[in-house]
Amino acid sequence: MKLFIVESPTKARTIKKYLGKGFVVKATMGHVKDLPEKELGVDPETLEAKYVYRKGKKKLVDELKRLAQRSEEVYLGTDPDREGEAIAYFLREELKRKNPKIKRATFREVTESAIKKSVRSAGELDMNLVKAQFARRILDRLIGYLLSPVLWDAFKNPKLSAGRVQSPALRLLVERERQIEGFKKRKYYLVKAVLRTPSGEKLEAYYDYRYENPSDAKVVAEKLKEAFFSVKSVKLKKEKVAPPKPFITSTLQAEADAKLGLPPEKTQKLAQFLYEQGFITYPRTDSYRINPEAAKAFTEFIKKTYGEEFVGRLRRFKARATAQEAHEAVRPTAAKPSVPVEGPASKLYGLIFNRTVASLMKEAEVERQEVKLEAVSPSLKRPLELLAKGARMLFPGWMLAYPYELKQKPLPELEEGTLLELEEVKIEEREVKPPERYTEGTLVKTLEKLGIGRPSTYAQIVKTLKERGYVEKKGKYLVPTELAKKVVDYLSEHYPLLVDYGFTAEVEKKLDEVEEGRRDWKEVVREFKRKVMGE
DNA sequence: CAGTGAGCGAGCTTCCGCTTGACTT
Repeated sequence: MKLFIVESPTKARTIKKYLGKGFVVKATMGHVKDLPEKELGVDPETLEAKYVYRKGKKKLVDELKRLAQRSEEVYLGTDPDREGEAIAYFLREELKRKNPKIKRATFREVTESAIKKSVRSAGELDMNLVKAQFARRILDRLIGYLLSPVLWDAFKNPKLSAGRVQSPALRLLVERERQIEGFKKRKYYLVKAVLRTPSGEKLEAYYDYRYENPSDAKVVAEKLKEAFFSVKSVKLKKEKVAPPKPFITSTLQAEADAKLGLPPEKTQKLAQFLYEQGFITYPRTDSYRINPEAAKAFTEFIKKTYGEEFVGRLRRFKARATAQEAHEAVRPTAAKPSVPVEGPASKLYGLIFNRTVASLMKEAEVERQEVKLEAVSPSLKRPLELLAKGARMLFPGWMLAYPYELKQKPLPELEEGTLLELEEVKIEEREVKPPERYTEGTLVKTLEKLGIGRPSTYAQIVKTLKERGYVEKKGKYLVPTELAKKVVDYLSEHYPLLVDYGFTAEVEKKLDEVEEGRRDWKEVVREFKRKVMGE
């Protein structure tokens, strides 16, 4: 008997099917050891750390020890990323006395061929990855556990917290709120002419200037009322609109929030359910990759449903520098458009299905239309130029599968020199809008762009900010409290690097060097600790 | 003697990232 260990019980079930009788497949359900919760657990000078069993994991590790002892070989098939390598490391340390024949097996897709290959090519642990995880973990602990008490003292409030992820996230919310508070309402006025073409179609054109004063707009409007209008130029431009990328965790959460009104936490719960039922791939991912065999099945679906001319290609995308790419994109496991499930889970599945299909379809083709009109009148020294913009769908491509609204309507067909009949001159009052508050979805997307947080934690970040009394949700919008503003001001003044939006990216860069064996992990931790704490 | 206040000490609070099910509200 051989023992194969993974993180997710769902993966364990699938892999058991692929590997068959000779294997026992077990799941760790994440990390088994971690720094202790109730104490710092790290010597701030030597960086020696104390790792303890996580809640409930002692029993599990004992079980694994028992199984390891009875096994010919042990395969550590945890995720092929920094955290997964660390989990494998702690497992090896626990199990090696029971069975020294321990190998590291890695795969990026849960397919039979990938799993079998991982067994054949299993090898050594990558200690550089493990060291990078130590650095990440310990730096986060030092920052969080040294700075939070500073806030307790400064604010006489023992529930506050600070951290590498939550503090810049909070700063985003506070800065946006202040932009909104400081926003001065400004109105402006547009002069528009409603015209009729010789064939009787309506056309709206506007004078391209924002008047701050309605009386100025009125002067122009009066002149237009007695003007003659003709088409000066017609510019048509063909434009290709690329299909969207398939979903990763951050974009799924953002899109489900915007389109289905599901906050990230709810989306993750539903996605986890769909994953456990075998309907979708792993829901916590930062990779856009799609297994080529699976892509083929979706392509067949596109051919059958929309026709050959709608078939696009499997595109590859460069992931962000911070991405670990341990899994595929979030996609259906089969090219079936629905699933025997009701309610929001089925809606979410539909969104994932359509997005996956769309990502493999042909570009849409849109015609951008720009018509310039000339208004001539005795009261005008020079002719006035009016503008009309429109868009026309030439070929919908992927937009058939994943609805997308063109913001502009098509213009009537026009030729240079055509005379137009004036129907009405309007003055439209418009307002310059203040920036919009973040929703949970847009915050997640922003954090992901900055490389802050990971797929497994995006949904948790807002929850933490709420628990600390930093954020309240009003409708779908996130509103920082007065306390949050004070805390951000305090941190900005005393610990500017902590709330620097580029800080995590800087850390990641150095962690990459640790992963490549070019830098000592303790050096990295000490350097950042010094820089953050301001020593 | 009961009530009050100062002083002291113990215990609690806190990070990010990986994964579910067992537990309580």
